[in-house]
Amino acid sequence: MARTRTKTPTRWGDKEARRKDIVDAARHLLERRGYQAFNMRDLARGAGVTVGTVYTYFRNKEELFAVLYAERLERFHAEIAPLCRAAVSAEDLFIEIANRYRPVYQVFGRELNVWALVIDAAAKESAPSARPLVEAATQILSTVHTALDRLAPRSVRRTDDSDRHLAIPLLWVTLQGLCDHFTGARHLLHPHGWDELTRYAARTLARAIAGEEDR
Amino acid sequence: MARTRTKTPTRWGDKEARRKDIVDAARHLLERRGYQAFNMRDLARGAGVTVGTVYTYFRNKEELFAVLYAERLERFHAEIAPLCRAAVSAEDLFIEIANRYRPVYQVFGRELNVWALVIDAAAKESAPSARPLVEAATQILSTVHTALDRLAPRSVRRTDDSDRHLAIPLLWVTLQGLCDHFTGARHLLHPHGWDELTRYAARTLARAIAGEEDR
DNA sequence: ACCTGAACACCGTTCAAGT
DNA sequence: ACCTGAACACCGTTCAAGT
Repeated sequence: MARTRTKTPTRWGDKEARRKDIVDAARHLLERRGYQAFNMRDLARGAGVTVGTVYTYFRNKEELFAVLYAERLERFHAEIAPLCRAAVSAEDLFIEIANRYRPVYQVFGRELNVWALVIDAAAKESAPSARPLVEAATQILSTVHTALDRLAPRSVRRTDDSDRHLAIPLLWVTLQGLCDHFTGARHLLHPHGWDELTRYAARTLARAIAGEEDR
Repeated sequence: MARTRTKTPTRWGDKEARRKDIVDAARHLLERRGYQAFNMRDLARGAGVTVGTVYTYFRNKEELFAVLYAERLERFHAEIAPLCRAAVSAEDLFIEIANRYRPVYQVFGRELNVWALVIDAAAKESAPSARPLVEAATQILSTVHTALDRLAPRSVRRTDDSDRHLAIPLLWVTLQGLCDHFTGARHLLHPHGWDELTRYAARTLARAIAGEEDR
């Protein structure tokens, strides 16, 4: 027992390993102790370097956070992709996605608004740190889109199919809202739980996507 | 012209006026320059006092923020109450509420998670600073609930009316999600705008509240 | 009794200096 | 060339000291 500190120290000048040390330490700190504890000094100590070094590998704290976020979104995508392929109803799929997105939101969604980076990436052509994030998100949206096309093919044929494309953003918005609602404390103002409200949201949204009957 | 600095200074020991000065300065700073610029030193200077004084009137920055937030929610309630009474459709009402909530969210919703205070207020019986906030939110929920009962009376008669109570939380969650989506930058990942998505959400939700037909 | 403001602990970030 | 760590600017918060 007591197998801590077994890692051989990264040797001087090994930039690749050094970078990995920093990212690993950052991930460990953020996921274990939350954004509140995510500070550059502890992070550097965890990686076995000093603060100055972290800044030679990452422009700032936000950029490092974005790396972790993108990485996590890729893992999230890996989790839901098989579910999207296997799903037999939009309603159940939404619930499964929601349950897997919640922990992602809890760690990454709350405190820092990384998506502000995306604005810069769109404006200036630089900001390469936002790229993986945008790509991961785009991939997730695409996978979900494909699944919904399969599960609710009826609405694809509608003449005015602009509404169809609104379904994904609405799903996204609702998911985000649900996570925020239950990660914060607002849900204490009513007696309903995560499972209950998520199921209700799923049913409502599934009907909107499949149906769009009259009116 | 140049009518600045006309206010007569609050006299020594006038606690009521002093408190008002602080709240006024805080509101001015937060609403004019955003949460990022909302710091205790500028705030104190704006109120014509030093930081120490602010801390004799408010326990901390969060408590002061909660006061402003509650105040703003009361104003929001005053704005939507007549709309709730006059509304002829749940769909249009949702849109009107959303358009009025968006600026509230922009100032108060993003950065600080004040609702964590509510947890404390529920746990310890103290935390009086959370009270006005909870009250304002409760009042808003109640007003909206009444309006929906009037606009969609059909579902009230349903045997299993537990779903009925889920409608309000879902509305709330969706509203929050919409505001977050468009206040941040995530919406740049798809081509749809606030009006378009809000209208689609309103239609979807209104149908869920009124209908709940088959299944 | 009310208010001041220097001081404290803690941030993210920089940069001259070390090896 | 890579890395260090003291230093800087700026936070929220406290508290002995002033009036």
